[in-house]
Amino acid sequence: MHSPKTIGRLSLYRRLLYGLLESGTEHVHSHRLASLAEVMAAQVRRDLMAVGRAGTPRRGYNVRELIDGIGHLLDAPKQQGVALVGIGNLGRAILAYFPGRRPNMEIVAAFDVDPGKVNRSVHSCRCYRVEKLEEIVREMSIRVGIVAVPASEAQQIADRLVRAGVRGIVNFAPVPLHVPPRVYVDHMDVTMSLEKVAYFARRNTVRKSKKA
Amino acid sequence: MHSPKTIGRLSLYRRLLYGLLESGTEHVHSHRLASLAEVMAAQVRRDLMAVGRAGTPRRGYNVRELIDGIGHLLDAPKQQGVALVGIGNLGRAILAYFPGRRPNMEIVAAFDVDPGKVNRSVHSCRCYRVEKLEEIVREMSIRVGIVAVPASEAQQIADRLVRAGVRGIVNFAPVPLHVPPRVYVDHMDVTMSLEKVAYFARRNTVRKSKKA
DNA sequence: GCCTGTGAAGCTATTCACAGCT
DNA sequence: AGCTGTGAATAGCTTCACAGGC
Repeated sequence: MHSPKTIGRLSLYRRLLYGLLESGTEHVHSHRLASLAEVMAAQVRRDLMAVGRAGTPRRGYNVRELIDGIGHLLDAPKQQGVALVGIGNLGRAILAYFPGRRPNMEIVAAFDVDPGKVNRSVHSCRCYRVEKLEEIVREMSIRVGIVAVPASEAQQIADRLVRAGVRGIVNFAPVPLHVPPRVYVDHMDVTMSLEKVAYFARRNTVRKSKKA
Repeated sequence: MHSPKTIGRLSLYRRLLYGLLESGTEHVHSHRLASLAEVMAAQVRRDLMAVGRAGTPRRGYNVRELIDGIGHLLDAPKQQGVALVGIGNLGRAILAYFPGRRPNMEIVAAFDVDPGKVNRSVHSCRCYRVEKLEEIVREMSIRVGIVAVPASEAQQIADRLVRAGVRGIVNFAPVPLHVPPRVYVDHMDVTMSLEKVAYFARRNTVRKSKKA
């Protein structure tokens, strides 16, 4: 129904709206939100059409209402568990950042091969041996996985996540994952990002930056 | 001249080509590379037009030649230094991953506020107090920065990087950065990615996954 | 026959521009 | 006057489809 780009920006708008809420702002115009998000005002309005909450001319959008509206679209109706595979530096960074930050979404299980890392809690998330992956993912009805393992392991871990019922994967490994079309993958490719940035840092391109 | 998407994919193709090279493959067809990269063959051919190396029908592209061609386009003519700001879990993950991986690009300086982390080397990269950021970035003519600090610090760090002459930034903080148009920013937004994936994991969308 | 390179078509996403409202 | 919501225009990107070559 909605495009990944729109969904992504809505996620961003919501975070910015929380910031406004904290600073006591009750209403916001598309222009203000646009400048915070570094997009055009028309883009914001277009994206917000997906939310279905109307803004009023003169005062703009009610911040609280918009947050709720975006939540209604983005958040799972009930608690949605996420599995993290790979508890290296990257995995730990993710575990440290997320707890309590998203409504109805939580990293409920982490997996690693290293026996020294399992059977304890890291940032209040239980860690298991990777051998138990299928069993626990199935038991907990987990639908979302985060792959934070080395390139050499990534495809095999993805296969196992998919077999266990996962329908979406955030992939931090520097290789593309091959999955059935029902599974949605977002590849967070740090190498690609860095090479891209290095390339455009060399040209004096007056691009609007930011774009894909 | 070339679009960020094309440049990003070329970076990916090159990594895949290195893999082929190691496994002794000398020539590759656009279809093979496409399936490895999870894109269409026509996309690969279109992207490779930017490289200017011709493939031959029958045998396809010479792997070695293609790698060189992509390098010619992507790599800096001479050593290009990168500055990393923030030596938390994420910063360390990046420092652990990159050394020696990209031709003519190296993380040459890392910065942190924590006095316990500075004046030593992490993965053979010198760590400095963040107060020295401008001085060292200028001295080393660094043009690319990686922001791996908390949201609250990110904009201020970006400002300082830009003031010191940086022309491209990879931003891992969960907030958009406001920079002059000459500076290229790529926002690696983990929160956005996770919310997007969670959203599409819930729908049975038969999207081709992968897209933005 | 089956490949590459590429004009042209088709799509998707963004931006313009303005009617309608307050 | 200045905002939102949105059809219409534009820009950007991907895919088709085929000429040309081995």
